[in-house]
Amino acid sequence: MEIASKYDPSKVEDKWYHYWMKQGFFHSVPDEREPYCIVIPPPNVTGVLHMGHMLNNTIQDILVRRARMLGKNACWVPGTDHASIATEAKVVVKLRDEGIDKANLTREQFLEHAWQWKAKHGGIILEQLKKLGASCDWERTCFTMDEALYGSVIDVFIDLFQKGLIYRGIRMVNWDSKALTAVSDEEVIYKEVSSKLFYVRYRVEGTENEWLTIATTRPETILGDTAICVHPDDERYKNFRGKRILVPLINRSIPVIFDEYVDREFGTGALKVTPAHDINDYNLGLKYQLEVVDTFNPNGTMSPAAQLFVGEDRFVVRKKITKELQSLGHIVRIDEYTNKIGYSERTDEVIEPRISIQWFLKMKTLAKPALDLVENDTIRFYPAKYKNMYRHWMENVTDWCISRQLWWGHRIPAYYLPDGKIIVARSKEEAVAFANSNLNDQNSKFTPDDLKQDEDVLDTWFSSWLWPISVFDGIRHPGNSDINYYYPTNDLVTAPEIIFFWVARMIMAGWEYRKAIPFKNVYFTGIVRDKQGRKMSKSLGNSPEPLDLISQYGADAVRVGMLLCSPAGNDLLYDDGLIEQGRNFCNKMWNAMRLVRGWQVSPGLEQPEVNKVSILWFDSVFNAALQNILSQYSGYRLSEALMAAYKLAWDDFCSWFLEMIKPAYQQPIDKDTFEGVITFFEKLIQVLHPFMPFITEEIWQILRERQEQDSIMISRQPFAGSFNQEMIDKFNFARDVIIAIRSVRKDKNLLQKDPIQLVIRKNNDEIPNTTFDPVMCKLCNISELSYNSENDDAGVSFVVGSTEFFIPMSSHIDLEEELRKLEDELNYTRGFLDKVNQKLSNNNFVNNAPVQVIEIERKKQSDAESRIRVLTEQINKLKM
RNA sequence: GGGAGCUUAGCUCAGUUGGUUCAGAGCAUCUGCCUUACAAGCAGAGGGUCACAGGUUCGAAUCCUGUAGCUCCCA
Repeated sequence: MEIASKYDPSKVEDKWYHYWMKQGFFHSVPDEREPYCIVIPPPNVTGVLHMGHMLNNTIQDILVRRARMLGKNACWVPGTDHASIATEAKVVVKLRDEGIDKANLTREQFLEHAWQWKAKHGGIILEQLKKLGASCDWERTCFTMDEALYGSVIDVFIDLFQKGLIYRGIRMVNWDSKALTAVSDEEVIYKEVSSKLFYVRYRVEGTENEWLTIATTRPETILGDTAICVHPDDERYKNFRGKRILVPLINRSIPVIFDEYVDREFGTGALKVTPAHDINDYNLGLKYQLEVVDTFNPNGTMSPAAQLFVGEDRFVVRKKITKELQSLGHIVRIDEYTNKIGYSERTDEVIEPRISIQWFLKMKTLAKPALDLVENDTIRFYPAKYKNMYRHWMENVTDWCISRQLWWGHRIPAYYLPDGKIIVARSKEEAVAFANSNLNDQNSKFTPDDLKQDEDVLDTWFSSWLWPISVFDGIRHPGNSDINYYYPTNDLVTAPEIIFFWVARMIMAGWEYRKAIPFKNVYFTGIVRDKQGRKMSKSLGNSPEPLDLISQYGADAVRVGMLLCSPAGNDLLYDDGLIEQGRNFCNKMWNAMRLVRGWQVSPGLEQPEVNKVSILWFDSVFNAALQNILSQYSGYRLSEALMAAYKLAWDDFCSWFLEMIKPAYQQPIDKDTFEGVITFFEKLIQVLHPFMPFITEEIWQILRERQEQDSIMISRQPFAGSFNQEMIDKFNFARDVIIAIRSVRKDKNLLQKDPIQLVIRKNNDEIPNTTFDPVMCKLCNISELSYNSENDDAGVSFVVGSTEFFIPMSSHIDLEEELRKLEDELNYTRGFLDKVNQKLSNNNFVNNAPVQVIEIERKKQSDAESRIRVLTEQINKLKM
């Protein structure tokens, strides 16, 4: 069978993915084995795969596949979250395109459309993950609004309410006037923008020409001003005590108040106070019992309370009001000014601080244990630096605003009696029953029509924070076998951006509802950026289409490429070159397989010495590398584990080992060597399998006859045996010699096919080591290797360590150049020896340094001395 | 404004408790090769004042102090 010299992933990937699915290899049920579990960070149901998902899910798949190959019962639970704001926005747009206005729909009608949308588009991202090779247990796919998960959220709300942790409060919230909902502090993104600072003068009440000038970036909020505040120690405003000021345009009379909150350096040192539209002003308002005039409607237009410009957008009004103020002589001056403004993460609308009634969850008591669990390393963060960030947030945590003014999501299970009293219950029926049970007058029983359910839904994170529990239905059925077996899960792989949104809250929920951590390790991935370091985003258009990359290079190549350059927690600067490197590596493995597969085994052939020693060496080098890879894994340094495997495969296995045992062209190979090579190759691709699942399966299936239900993905990872360091050291020396000989061949234009002689001139204090002589002979095409200290023929000599080598040669010799090279080396070695001697003659060093360190210096000294001896002899010989 | 982190080769990054010829890896670059597995390859080579300035030490990329620059988080 002819095998193509270029690996073609398109012929391989779908084939094996279907095979794995058909065999049910991804599915997990509890059994007596040790569990290994990851729950996927549920992607947004509206989402499509982007580069961040690729990285994140590649990492999860590596961890899961490896655990599976270590004999654990591996379970990776996939799913999506309902993403209230994003999904609702999508559905609204879709309806608008169809000529339907959300305002004309009932809640039920709207939700029907939303579910239809979800059914049609909601599973795209999970299908895309399959292309990447993700070995999720698809039979366990969850959605945050599935019955079990929905019920869990409601149960938890009720429970926390009954515990007194959930309350309703009037607060200044971050209002998204496009989505018409409050968003949490974490969903506000502050951006620096250039704006203007307006200096506006207000007339003092009862005067004709006495003014007080304030500075503001938001003149449109002037209509909501209910005080002017100055610093009590500010000399400039001393005589304003007790005076009242008139708000321009509307002539509302407001007091001058004195508070140390004011920054005297900013603007004029006088601050206009608008309690309805600024959190700090709101607090001042509370302190001085100021009137609250809310001049904005929920959609960001001016409300009747503003008196002027009613119904017009606040940013349009900013311009109009400025003009009007100007024409009436209120504008003193306008400065250019840079400030930070909050934008909604979801809609990119400018966030408006707004007074409203919302539901809150008290965080203090929940946060305390969650902080401790990370502080004392019960849960470990990789990289650990995120512990600092976590601590800082947890120690300054504020209550969580959990209500959202939307329809798509978990509707708050709170019911209002006609008198406004609140009953929290699983259903309206329960609420009615509860209301009636508390009645004194049994004749005035409530009917369901008397109760109105809260219109709001819960923040999406209020369902995600239960995810590791609710995917196993562990809230509603805390004793079920799945939750008992899989929880706590092992590893969580996520982005540092959602450490507070999600990670912290899952820890809180886990402790509250299971008295157990939700996961043992958290691996924070970096952000995928473009070459210029910009975050990849749709609006910038700087992100490649992940599925195109997969079809162009293959999933294995993409996985390897992305991982090679992404140490945990570090951002990854995406570059096609990385993916190419991955592809080239796949091709290298492919061709190694082609080479090995092409060999004919000759049963009667005796195993040559060179092969015997090569196999011994590779066995050692493999085990040493495997131990290194293990330790990289245990520190979650996955890219380093991959790099170690990459070098083992490419350098040690392909470049050295295969060349060492490779039979001459069209010659057969002996049976023992062949068996050894196949065994090594198998182990090697098993180590590589978690990183590149498809090609390793293909190669594994080709290397040997396999049974019908065999697969590399359910095979066992090789065991890291002991290794012989001496063997490795000896080879490293031989390798240096080989490299030196290749260098000489290149310098002297000696072709590989022309045999050479090699003479080893013994170094006095070193016993010659002949272990790898056969390897040297084979790889350097040495026809005769001899030990002769007295050789005086013409030729080229070189020194490795403190052993001198000599290649007899009649032509190609440039004496001058040889001398110069040797003298350069001699000078370097002398300088080196000087430094060592200096150290050793320093009494402080000899008395203080540990014995081993001194030993090492002595060894350096004697090595350098013998090397100098050898070099000097050579130079003298050449000069004769 | 408060907090955290970073600065090592052209790029992206390792470098554990201060001590091995410790200054490393991958990529990129340069040179020579289409040598019968692989040009998506092979063989070889060059490249760094470890941000800067002090200090501790027999010894500092590593510990301490300061300076500069960058990044992130929070307000």
